[in-house]
Amino acid sequence: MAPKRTTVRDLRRQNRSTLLSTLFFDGPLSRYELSRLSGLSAATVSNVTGELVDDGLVVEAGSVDSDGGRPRVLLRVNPAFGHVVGVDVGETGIKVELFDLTLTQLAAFDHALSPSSPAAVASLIASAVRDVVASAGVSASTVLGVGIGVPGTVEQGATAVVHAPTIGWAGVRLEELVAAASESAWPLYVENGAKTQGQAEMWFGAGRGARHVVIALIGSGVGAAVVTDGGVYRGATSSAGEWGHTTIVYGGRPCRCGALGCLEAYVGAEGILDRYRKARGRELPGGDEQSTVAALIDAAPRSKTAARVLEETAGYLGAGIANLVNLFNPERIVLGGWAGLALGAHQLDRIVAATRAHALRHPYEQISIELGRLGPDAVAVGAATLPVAALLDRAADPRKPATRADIA
Amino acid sequence: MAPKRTTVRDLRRQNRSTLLSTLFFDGPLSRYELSRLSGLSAATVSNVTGELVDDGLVVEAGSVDSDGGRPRVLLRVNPAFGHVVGVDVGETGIKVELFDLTLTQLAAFDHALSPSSPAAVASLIASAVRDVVASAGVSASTVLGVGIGVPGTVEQGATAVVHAPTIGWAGVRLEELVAAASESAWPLYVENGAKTQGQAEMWFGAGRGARHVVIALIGSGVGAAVVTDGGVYRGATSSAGEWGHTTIVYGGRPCRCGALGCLEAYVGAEGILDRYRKARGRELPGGDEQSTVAALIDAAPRSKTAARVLEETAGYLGAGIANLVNLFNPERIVLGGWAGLALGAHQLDRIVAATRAHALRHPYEQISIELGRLGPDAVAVGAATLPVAALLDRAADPRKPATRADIA
DNA sequence: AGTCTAATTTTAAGTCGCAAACTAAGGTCC
DNA sequence: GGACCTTAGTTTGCGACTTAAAATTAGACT
Repeated sequence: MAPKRTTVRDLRRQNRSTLLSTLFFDGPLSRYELSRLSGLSAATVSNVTGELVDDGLVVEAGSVDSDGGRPRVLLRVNPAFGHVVGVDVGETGIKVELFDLTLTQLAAFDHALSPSSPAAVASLIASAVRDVVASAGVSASTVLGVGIGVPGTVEQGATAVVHAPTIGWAGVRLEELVAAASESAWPLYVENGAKTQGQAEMWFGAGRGARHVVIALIGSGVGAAVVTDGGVYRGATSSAGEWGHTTIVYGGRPCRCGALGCLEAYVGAEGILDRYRKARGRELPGGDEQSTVAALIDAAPRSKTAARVLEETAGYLGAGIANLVNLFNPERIVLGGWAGLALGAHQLDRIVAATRAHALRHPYEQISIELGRLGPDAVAVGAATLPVAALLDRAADPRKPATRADIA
Repeated sequence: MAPKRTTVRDLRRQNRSTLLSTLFFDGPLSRYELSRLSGLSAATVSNVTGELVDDGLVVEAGSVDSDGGRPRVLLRVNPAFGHVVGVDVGETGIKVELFDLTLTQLAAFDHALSPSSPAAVASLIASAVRDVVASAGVSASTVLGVGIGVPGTVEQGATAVVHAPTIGWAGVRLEELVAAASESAWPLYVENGAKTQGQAEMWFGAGRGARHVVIALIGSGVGAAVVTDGGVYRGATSSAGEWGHTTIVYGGRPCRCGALGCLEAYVGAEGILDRYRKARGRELPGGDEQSTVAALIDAAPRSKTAARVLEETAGYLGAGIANLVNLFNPERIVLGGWAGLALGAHQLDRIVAATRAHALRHPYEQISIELGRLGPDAVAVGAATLPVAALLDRAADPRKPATRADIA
């Protein structure tokens, strides 16, 4: 309730966190470079990194010449300090992946999943996590946490509450369910899948180095992860970024959300195919959405109708992106999601042109539009990112470090 | 370039700032209450407030019983510590207002202004500021700073750069021009007028107490000030929040920005009147926009056409607001601007209903939609807010306190 | 006057980051 | 091969902070 802005020696924690994060993101660095990058004095860097090495979080990694003098000793985050697990709860299955601390994948499991109760999903998650850890021969005690990406909005609070209409979840406390289904007391982190995928692009993909980015994700659904000032923007109740249900054609096509003219009804896979179907005047050949969209794109060079549908799609999408540009004024737009990548691969110029036509000149000139680099399946890595982020943030083992800061 | 995260005794500045801000916003408080609110120990509060009192920033303000023991001494910000000036540069004139530190208005001047060169405006601002200070009998040396709200985007940097197409400004360095035209070296703060008005609503109006708010402003133009986590959101180059030029009807009415289907083309004053004109099939009676819109609203109970135009307007506006709700997930929407207030006074229910129809259920349930409380002319107070914010932020006199922190 | 209660101030630690002095580890040069 | 130079990283001494605990107000009550 109160601003709760205490400050004592959390200053030290701050600096530990800054240094550890710098090491994590900017590769092996010498103490000297750390000092320059962080603005901290060499003395403090030496002192703090000493602690980090003692704690096992950081290890030395060779040395490098410094023209003329004592060589610099490189430091880096210790990949073996611990492991993290990322879970991607999708509409048709779950993926569970195990990583070391630097997010190198060590093992992965996929499970098909017919629509089932939250409790069933939770127990599947718990056992799959156990399995993936065991299969990699990793001791359970080294797992620092489990991140879970879900296809719906996640209200963060004392315990995360998931609302995911597409899989029939309403007010599900996934954390509690998973905790109940598993013996180990690993810290759990639940987050919207689009946001975890966005964070993955920020850490390892097309978002690297930028502080204001919108990751636009187009698949069956349409969503966006908005990164402002380096962090994923959540809004008051963590449901920010619902770009897909933004009105782009007032009074237009009905959307599965119940409203008219949502962007998703035009550029979501279903919307694209439905428009194609209507333009052709006859049914499309069977197959799943993904291959049908691929077929549509393939057909474009031969079929006027297909080309027109794609062209219109690029127009709508450009207008939708322009709205993001005007409202958020990012420096970069990353287009992702399986449909987004497919469209982008063939239509990026058109999409950019449409964006330009709809955006204001000034903010438009700031942006670059790029394709995502991690492919359409980065939800699990992104989820695994969550426990790592927690570690970097506190710069201390996330398992059981109840300091007085927790009272907040 | 580097994260530049140093930390030494800026911790003290932090705490000074926290305490001063708390006193500013939460009225007179005792040291005891300050300690509770800030989380700082009583000792520190005593120590820091002692300094603040010595510096003249804070004064004692009576005392209040505490059941049984020593009475609590109330502290508050000293309104007489200094003065601030707010300038509203509009399309047709400028307003200059003088306030004490608690933003009580002491004097105000209006100047009509035909479109003129940036340099001419700057020199008018400089002389008007001088005049308003003199007319209130205030010593120029007590002026802590001058905030200037302008009708265009402001790129913040070493020196602010203003782009304001509606008054023909492109790349204007207003700060430098005003500084050159005035003898006094008051700190200048330039910001977009919508953002200053938004900040005014946050500090004193309908936004108080909330941390995630969108202030939707509708006048001749349409804009929004987005407040995230308590601060005005600027984006990468400070042009965020250009809600008016967001596409709401793909391929729709042409907008003065050159694009088609912008929200502003539907709910901006000109857009409303133009639609009304077309619906009637004949010209509207003369008069300025503001009175013509008022006439339209007056006519609604009698005229089917007028009623329909307003109804449609509420629909478009609701959809536009729903887009803000879906993307930003605020806890509150404040509707302001002269046209926004006029529409809101008569159509709020309809606007809310349209918002509900277009927004997702979950984020919609979080919000309340309210009318602005400061009237349509809060740009100047909002601008005056800027030097005060700077004062609260550093908790030290903003005139010439070049500490080493400035190197950042 | 004496006693109580609760708000502030003082006092006595314990932390922290930094500047300066110092040590380590190579390379150069005669 | 040893004196000397250069740059990296450590140690030391200091000033600045916050806090817990003890001491000191200030009224109210008896």
